[in-house]
Amino acid sequence: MDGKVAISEKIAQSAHVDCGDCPIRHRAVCARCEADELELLEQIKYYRNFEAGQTVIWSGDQMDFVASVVSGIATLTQTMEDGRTQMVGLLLPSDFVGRPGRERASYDVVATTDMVMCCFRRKPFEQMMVRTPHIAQRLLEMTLDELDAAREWMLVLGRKTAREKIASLIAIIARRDAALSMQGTRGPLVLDLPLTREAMADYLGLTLETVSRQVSALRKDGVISLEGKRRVTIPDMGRLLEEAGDDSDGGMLV
Amino acid sequence: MDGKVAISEKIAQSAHVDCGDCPIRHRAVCARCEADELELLEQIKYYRNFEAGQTVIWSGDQMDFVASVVSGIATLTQTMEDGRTQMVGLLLPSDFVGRPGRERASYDVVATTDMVMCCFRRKPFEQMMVRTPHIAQRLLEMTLDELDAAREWMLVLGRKTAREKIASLIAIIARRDAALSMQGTRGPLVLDLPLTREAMADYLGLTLETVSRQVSALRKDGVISLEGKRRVTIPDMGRLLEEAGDDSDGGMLV
DNA sequence: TCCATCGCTTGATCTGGGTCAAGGAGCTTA
DNA sequence: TAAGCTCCTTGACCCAGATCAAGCGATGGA
Repeated sequence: MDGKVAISEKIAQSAHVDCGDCPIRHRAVCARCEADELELLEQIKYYRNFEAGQTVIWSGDQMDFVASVVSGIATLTQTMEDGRTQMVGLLLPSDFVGRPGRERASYDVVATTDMVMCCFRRKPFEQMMVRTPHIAQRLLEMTLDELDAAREWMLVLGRKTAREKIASLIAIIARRDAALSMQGTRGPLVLDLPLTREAMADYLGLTLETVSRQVSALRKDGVISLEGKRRVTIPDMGRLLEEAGDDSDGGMLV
Repeated sequence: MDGKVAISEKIAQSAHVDCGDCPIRHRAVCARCEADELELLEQIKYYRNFEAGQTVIWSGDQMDFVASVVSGIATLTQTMEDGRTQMVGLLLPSDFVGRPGRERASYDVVATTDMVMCCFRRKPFEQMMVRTPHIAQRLLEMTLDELDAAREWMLVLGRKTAREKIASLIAIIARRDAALSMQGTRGPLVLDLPLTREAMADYLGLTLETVSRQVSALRKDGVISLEGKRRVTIPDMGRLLEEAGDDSDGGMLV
């Protein structure tokens, strides 16, 4: 335990951390790398910290690095000229930012919590990708997963009601939390919403007022209960998934 | 010209066609392959034909092949228990269907026109991918492009009005047609909508009535003109993009 | 030649969620 | 202790798009 604290402190200070000790070692783009490949990555990596609220990259900006999220959460958003915005991705620890071969960022990336990123200058990273197929393999796998997630969201955005949208979002966050924290899949789940009502609205294609109303409605109906504004308890996951309009098979927390 | 006709006839008959003569040779998943790699693919490929309206794969079905669209158009859709459906992808010639490493299909795939697909049994294809990085490289590139397209659609679905959605869809089809047919980027564009009103509605998260109304409205306002129900003329692409709510930079037909 | 079907259009009406507005709870700063 | 944030809630009203309904034109089979 002491070791872990020391490492997260080191990371927070942007001190050099050995890849072998990295918390996202087995899920990030480097997951498949062998010891020798890791060593090469080790040489070109560097850490960067961002504070909650800080913009990591503006859409259209020169993008001369790619990165993995080590800790914290960021959002990927698109904005229209008149200010309407739509979130198109939620970046969690181990997620990858940037696209090999692309000069400029296509989306705004904003830190919603304090964050640490493990960065690589783009050119050296691209060169490495050609030589080490393990990186490209893993990146393909991650990109396919993201594409599936994006398609799931297209259904949510295009066809679900406001109530179903909120239930879907809570269910997805619950599923992810359960996958990480490994609390038993039986019994009530407790989780913290990592997003403001406005960010939830941007994710779901709603207004923040509607988000607030539907969260209240789900609470009144006993589907969830709230402790403060962010901590959610789910007494019955099956009920929540029903409200989300998901197939009943979704009970298993992948 | 004679040669070309012969080839498309051969393909339509599911006769064997040399990869070197394939119409999607330079855009499909095999685009980066060298002659020797092509030869290996040649040995495991087989063609399949589908008629307009035919379902290629049902969501949840065993998926023991992957494939490239050679000609024709298919849709990728998700359906909720109560029948609400959302299109999550439009498959055009050279697009790839299926996911290496995945047993079962995640979406319904339906042919909207007569189609020919170039198929590979999944296992041999996966084995080839490990050995020939050119295939994995190209698939990564294609998947990243699809992810970008999906994110673009999330903005359309979440934040655009019905009128903007219709304009966006027409603009995208126009852009793709222009990229293929290489008609001059100046002057009026003419294109055929490859989708019924209902399919457009499923793509855009609307009802078919709203699609019909908004198409009529754009016609009345002179943004487009119609010849029959499917053939669209765009007198001024800039105007259309304005109606789509896109940034003005979109004038260039990528 | 007629009927049925499919894809589409248009009208009338209804409603879910947007918009506008007021205020509350929990902070930081002074 | 107050003043000023940010984030959130709730109410009143409105409108874009859904729903329900009728009908048209083209195609195709009997």
